[in-house]
Formats: sequence, structure tokens, C-alpha cells
Amino acid sequence: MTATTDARAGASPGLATARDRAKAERRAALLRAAAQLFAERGFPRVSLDELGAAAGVSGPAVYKHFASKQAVLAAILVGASEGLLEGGRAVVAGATSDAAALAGLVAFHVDFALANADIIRVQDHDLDSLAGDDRHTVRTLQREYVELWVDVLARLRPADARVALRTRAHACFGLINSTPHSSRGGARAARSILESMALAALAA
Amino acid sequence: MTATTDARAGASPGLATARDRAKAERRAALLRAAAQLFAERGFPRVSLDELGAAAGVSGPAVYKHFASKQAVLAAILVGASEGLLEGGRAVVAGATSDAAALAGLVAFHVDFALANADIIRVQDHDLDSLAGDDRHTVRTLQREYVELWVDVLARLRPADARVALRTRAHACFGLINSTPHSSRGGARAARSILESMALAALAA
DNA sequence: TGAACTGGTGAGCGACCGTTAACCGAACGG
DNA sequence: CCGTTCGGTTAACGGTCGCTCACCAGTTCA
Repeated sequence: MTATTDARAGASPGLATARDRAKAERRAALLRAAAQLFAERGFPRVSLDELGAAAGVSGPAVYKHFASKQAVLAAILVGASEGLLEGGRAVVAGATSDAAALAGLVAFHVDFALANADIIRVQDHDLDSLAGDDRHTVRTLQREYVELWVDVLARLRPADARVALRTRAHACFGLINSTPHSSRGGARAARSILESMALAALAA
Repeated sequence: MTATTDARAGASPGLATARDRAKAERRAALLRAAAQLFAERGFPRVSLDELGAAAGVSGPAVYKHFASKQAVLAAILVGASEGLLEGGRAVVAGATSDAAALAGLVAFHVDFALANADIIRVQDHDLDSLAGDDRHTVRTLQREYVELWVDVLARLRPADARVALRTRAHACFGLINSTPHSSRGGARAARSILESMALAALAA
């Protein structure tokens, strides 16, 4: 898939050998296939044989890349949560006003949801299938992301209680995250519709 | 749970004998327990033994009330979809204007989501676990419900394309259906917040 | 009262699935 | 160039789970 040739393998250090590069590629393919399969059928209804097959290998080869089936799910969800939190923080840090920060958060989240519909689906589908530390990690990252939104909202609406603003933030996520359910391929104008709806809902 | 005593069993005809009444009660208890368990852990991760145990019976007794595990899920989802569609139609039929119809739909859906958080969770969690006719039935009912909303929206915004209005309706459902994720017991003011957000989003 | 019915139980079957084990061949590194 | 590493394979184990079977006890009803 990647158009990068071979020589030097400049990109990231630590991936000197061809084996390392092949392994990283396999791992990425597994994560991609897993996100799609989990989104389509749900985590518990995807077997490791199917998962491996979808990535070109078969069966227990997955254990050469992940410690368990749950670890695959954890990698997807933790990665997504971290990306969301990181991106959200960058948006807020670069905004010149609270209103601009909110608009930026909305635009960022809409872009993420449209570009990663599979991951969104997995996130509010199979988070319960995660147990132990991974679950806690994801929940913590998500809570921090919510608080990021609530902080901005609190500055814009100082009269509202934080618990009410949290409800507003969750409702806004639900609105934006509805794309995987509606846009079964179509609706290219979804971005602007969702952005305007989200901003109007938050301002109501 | 029901405070009704016994004699006569007036309510619905066809439930003359005590056994019939007991059976109906068991069935209802099973559906209640199933909705809660499926909402908490997801359909595939609830065993029939657990399901039975949660309703006071144990194990394969479920098969005296439902043909299969899927049939339990189907009963929950079909019932919910029918109730939603029926209620929505009643709201629209009784409204004196398109704007009132939309406001009524929003209020109705918010009430439903707040009163049946478990079922909402199951609906956008385990619908994929349904197969065959049941799945098709639920999808058809849901599509009709969406079209009910889109019809009202189309009258209020004749300039918009139906596909765009469908995106709006889905986004609105996502917003309202966010309650099960956010209100983990608290947020009693959620009703008015969600209603105003939904209406603002739809009008944007 | 006694035969038929029926909802419940416990044991058990068959399939599936996550995971481990034993082993193989190519790439790696001194 | 040779010993090691490592990603891959197939085979198999252990456990779970949906579902069926044989059977039992309390209702129902003629």
C-alpha cells in the first residue's frame, strides 16, 4: 500500500532491517482489518482466524504481533482516544478565542468522525469488551477529552453548571458520531451539515 | 412488580388461567432482564444461563418462552421499533402544525430515550447480532420512523434535499440517544437540555 | 379423580473459539 | 558462513455456549 520504496528506510529510526519494516506493515494491516471487521460485526463475533485471514496471514499468527485478541482492540481504541485528545488539545492551544476554540473542536471532531467511521463505530460498540487496564486507560483519555470540551464551554457559558455542560458535550458527540450510522457511503455534504448542527446545538 | 392481584385477571382476555398469567409474567421478566444484561455487556457476551438466572429460572427454561437466543433480542428490538414508530405517528397525527409536529417528535423521542435507556443501548449496540427476517423487520420499522421525521422536516425546509434531511434526522437521533452514555444516573435536567439542543440543531 | 398438558430441571452433545505447542525456513548479525 | 532470531504454519487442547433430550411436578379440565 505505502508507495515508499525500500532503500535506507529513512522514515523512522529503529526500523532498519527489512524484517522490521515488514512486521510493522503486517501490524498496521492487522489493525486496519480489525477496525473494519469489528465495526461491521462487533468484537466478540470476529474470530482470530478471520482477523488473520483479512490481513493475509492466517490464525494464530496474530499472536506474533499482539498478546491477545483484546490487545488488538486495545491498540485500536487507545490509539484513537490518544489521537482525539492530542488533536483536541492542539486545536484549543492554537485558537485565538474561546468561540474559535469551540468551532475548531467541532470541525476537528467532524473530520475525525468522517475519516475514521470504523473506529467511531468500534469505540461506542465494543468498549465494554475491553477489560482491566486498557479499559481504564481508554476511559481516562475519553474523560480528559470531554473535560477539554467542557472547559471551553464553561468559559463561553459561565452561568451553566459543569454537569449540564458535560451533558451538552456528550450530546454533541452523539450528534457528530451519528455519521457511521447514516452515511452508508453517500452524503458528501455531511461535513457542513454536521458542523452547523453541532454549533447550533451547543449554542442553544 | 405489577401490583395487580389475581382474581378475574381482567386485563387482557386469553389469559384466563393462572398458568397463562404466570407464563406472561415470566416472559416479561425475561425481556426486562435481557434488556438490562444486553445493554450492560452486549448480546454475544450474555449466556442463556445468565439470562435465565436473572429472571429467576435457570438455563434452558428460556426455550419455553423463546425459540432461540436471537428471538429474545428480536422481541426487544421489534417491540421498541414498533413502539417508536407508533408513538411517532400518533404525535404527528395529533399536531396542529408542522412546527408543533417536530417539537412533539423531539419531546417524544427524548422521553423514550430517557425512559428506555437500556433498549436504546441495545438498539445501537447489538442490532448487527440480529440476522434474517428479524433484522429486516427492525430495519424497515426504523426506516419508516426516519421517514416520518424527514416528512415533517421536508415540509418545514422545502429547499433541502431529502438525503440532507435524513442526515439531519440521524444526527438528531444520535444527539438524543447520547443519554445512555452520559447520564450514568445523574443529570435530571437532561430532558430540557436535550430538547432545546435537538430543536436548535434541526433548525440550524 | 385421573389423564393430558406444560413449564421447569439437569445432563449432555456438538461446535466454535481463544490460546498454546511444536516445528519450519528465511533473514539477520557477528 | 554459521548459529540465532523470528514471523509464519499446522495441530491440538480446554473451556464455553447454544441448544436438545429425557424426565419430573404442578395445573388444568373433562
